[in-house]
Amino acid sequence: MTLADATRSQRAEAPQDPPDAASVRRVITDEGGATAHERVYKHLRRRILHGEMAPGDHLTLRGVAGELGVSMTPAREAVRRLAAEGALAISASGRVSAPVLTPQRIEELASIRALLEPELAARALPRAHFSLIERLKRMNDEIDKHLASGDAAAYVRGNLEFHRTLYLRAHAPAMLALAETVWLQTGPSMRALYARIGMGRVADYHAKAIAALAAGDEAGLRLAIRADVRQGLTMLSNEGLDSA
Amino acid sequence: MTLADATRSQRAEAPQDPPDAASVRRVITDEGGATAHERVYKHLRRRILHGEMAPGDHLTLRGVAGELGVSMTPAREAVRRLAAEGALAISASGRVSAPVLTPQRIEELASIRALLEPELAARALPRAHFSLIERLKRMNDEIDKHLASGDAAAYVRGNLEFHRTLYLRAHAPAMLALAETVWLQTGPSMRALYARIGMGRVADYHAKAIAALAAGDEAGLRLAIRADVRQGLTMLSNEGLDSA
DNA sequence: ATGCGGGTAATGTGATCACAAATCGACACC
DNA sequence: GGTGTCGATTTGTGATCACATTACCCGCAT
Repeated sequence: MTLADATRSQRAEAPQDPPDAASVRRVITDEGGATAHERVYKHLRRRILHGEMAPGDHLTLRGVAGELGVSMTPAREAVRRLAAEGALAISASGRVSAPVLTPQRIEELASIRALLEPELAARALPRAHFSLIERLKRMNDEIDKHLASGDAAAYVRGNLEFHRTLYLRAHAPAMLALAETVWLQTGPSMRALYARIGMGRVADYHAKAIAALAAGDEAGLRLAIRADVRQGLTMLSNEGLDSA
Repeated sequence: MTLADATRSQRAEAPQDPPDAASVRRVITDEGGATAHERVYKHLRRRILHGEMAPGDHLTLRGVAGELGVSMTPAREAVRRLAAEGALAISASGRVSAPVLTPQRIEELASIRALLEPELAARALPRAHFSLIERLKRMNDEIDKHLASGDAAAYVRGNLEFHRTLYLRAHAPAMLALAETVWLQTGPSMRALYARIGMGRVADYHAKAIAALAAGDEAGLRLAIRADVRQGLTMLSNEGLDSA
């Protein structure tokens, strides 16, 4: 629902000159999809999730408002919402920035993922039809391609999409939302990691997971997912130190 | 940090008549503690957490704004934040209400608690000094008193405080925040449950948890917490059906 | 050269207003 | 009597504005 694949809606760059008119709103919302604050929210969320924002980067309300062609009010709501989810940090003075994660925090987030995601995968297992497994295989091939070509952004994006596609079958929206919250928090740091050290050899736990999925092996699936999750984040906590 | 015990700050009932003045803000924030939207947030959060709001209850922006003596802007931010945490539901037309949980959703939330909270307890275990255990014992005695006197609101409040006090020692803020998010979602339904069926016999898993804590028995602690968490929510999913 | 201070620009906060949609009511009509 | 419809009020949304505060930057003095 959130990870709108397809085309990543190009920034509208709306002309936006209505100091007088108010009926423009309808047009705007029709174009974007929903309310203004939701457009802003999704835009920022995607940027954070895909790592298009480095840890510590600052954001101004007037900046995001102007960028999306809306006023400060919906911009503030979107920023606050992201902050509530841990995707953005607000200093005591109100400045917003992408959070810089301490090693302890990274370990914690990894543990949370290691708790939630195997459970999500296990719940998806009995509902995993053949077509889903095929789709996951194709996705994993795509990921490998990005990995080979060194496209970090595409790799991160594909990886998230892979996990999300699998977990959607679990029919556990609250649990999935929690997992996505964690992804959101690690987004900026993950991207910074891959961009810095490149992504040399990452063990293909996705393949293991797919095999376990096809075999109906719940224990194996849980292990594969746990290993996959742990790998990404321990890499981060090891290498993330020298950047501070 | 959020569960401000002590006196539950009496609603200020601020006179609030500044159609002209703007310097009043400073006074207001000094009184409440922080910014306006945070005061509203904490106020609503406490109401939800303690079950002072029934599932399905509606909330209007102007209503909460007037109640707290602020304008609509901070009221909206607070409501949106709660909605982002799942504590409030927003319909397609924008109406906000306390969420009504389906049995599936309750099972899901129980599973999340059963995943997160034993882990939090286990992490608190090695750091649990004698004084903490003593404090938990006193808290549990308080809870038993509320249980005997049939004070559902105080029981819910004490129960949350007990868990929170223990988990704080885990030094895992992100994990704790996730757990609190779940509590927030179950708040209205929990209270409605206790108010409806009374709280007859609830097994004292808290005592078991305290004993395991004192003995340094991690496995026992995990089991006790899991059982405690499961008990509360399965009761809810069993009894919650006839209310719909 | 570096540390410090002052002033200006930028930023977050919150109030107010205008507007569109939705909700609820009454009233008329079948 | 039930039902549909029209109207008024309520409600959320978003834009704009005023203000306090903070951050940034330039210049000065040591």
